[in-house]
Amino acid sequence: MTYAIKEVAEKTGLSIYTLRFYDKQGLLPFVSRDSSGYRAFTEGDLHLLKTICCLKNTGMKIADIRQYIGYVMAGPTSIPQRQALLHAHRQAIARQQALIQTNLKEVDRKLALYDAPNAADLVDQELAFAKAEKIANHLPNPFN
Amino acid sequence: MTYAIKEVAEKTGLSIYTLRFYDKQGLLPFVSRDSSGYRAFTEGDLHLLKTICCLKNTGMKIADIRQYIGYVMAGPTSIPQRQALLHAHRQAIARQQALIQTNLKEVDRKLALYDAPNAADLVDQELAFAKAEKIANHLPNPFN
DNA sequence: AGTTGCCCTAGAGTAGAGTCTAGGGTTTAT
DNA sequence: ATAAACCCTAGACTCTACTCTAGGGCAACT
Repeated sequence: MTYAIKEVAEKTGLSIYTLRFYDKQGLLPFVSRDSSGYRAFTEGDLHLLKTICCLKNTGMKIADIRQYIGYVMAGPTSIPQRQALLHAHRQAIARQQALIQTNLKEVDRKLALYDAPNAADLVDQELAFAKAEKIANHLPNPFN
Repeated sequence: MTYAIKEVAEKTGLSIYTLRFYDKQGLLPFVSRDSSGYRAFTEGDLHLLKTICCLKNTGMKIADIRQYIGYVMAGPTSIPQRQALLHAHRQAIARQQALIQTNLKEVDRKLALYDAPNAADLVDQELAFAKAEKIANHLPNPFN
């Protein structure tokens, strides 16, 4: 009916070390201990843990995740706070996506250059330009 | 005709510390020094630096960026290596985007729950379920 | 000649997120 | 009743990527 830490590690892909670390960081206050002092994860705990992973995977810091979990532990009265926190995070994710999108385009532009049939010529040109610029500014040539 | 480190910092949004750090890490072997030993960034250098930022912004580690820059310094003969490296990175970016996409959906699901008119009821239900699970497994209740 | 505002290096310090070790208890199978 | 395979904590260590400090040089103005 409950899961030991090893099983949870296998289910989530987190290491046992990481799970204990998260607990130490106050991310798992909802995980109870059995009579031997072992962590006993319920299905509900796994759901919350999945939420934690979801926030982590989208770049939320542990301190902020702790805050969110704190709100969850506080019960339904903290719904406005949870909303505010998640909404702000949602925007952070959107910014992150936009940044990656932009930079991915740039990488694709580079790749297109290298994939071009005359890639060697283009790269040669770039290099020649860079060298010329160094010379024009009386700077040592760092290339070659 | 060339830019001092402070100007480059302003242009790129990187701190002066970070620029020097990148240089120390071997990311800026193409930046020459003037007669006083000061870094003198040319336009071409700024382009390369922009590429570095682009790789960094998409999660490439400094060690890998250094490798890429090493290929660039080696001239046109390293085009196949550059292609391979960027292609692999392109795939890493795609995986990253997919992960964020998936987790963003999850966040949106949570937000939808909190935005629902009966949010308090739903959250109450979840909580009741979680508590029941603890009791069913003879575990102490961590909530409240 | 002195102050201001840049620039430099070396190296120490910080922050975040783990990862691992030592020392010790528990449960299960042999 | 002992080994194997788990579990626990405290705390040290690692890695990455900065960030800052100390100590000192150069260039321009006053």
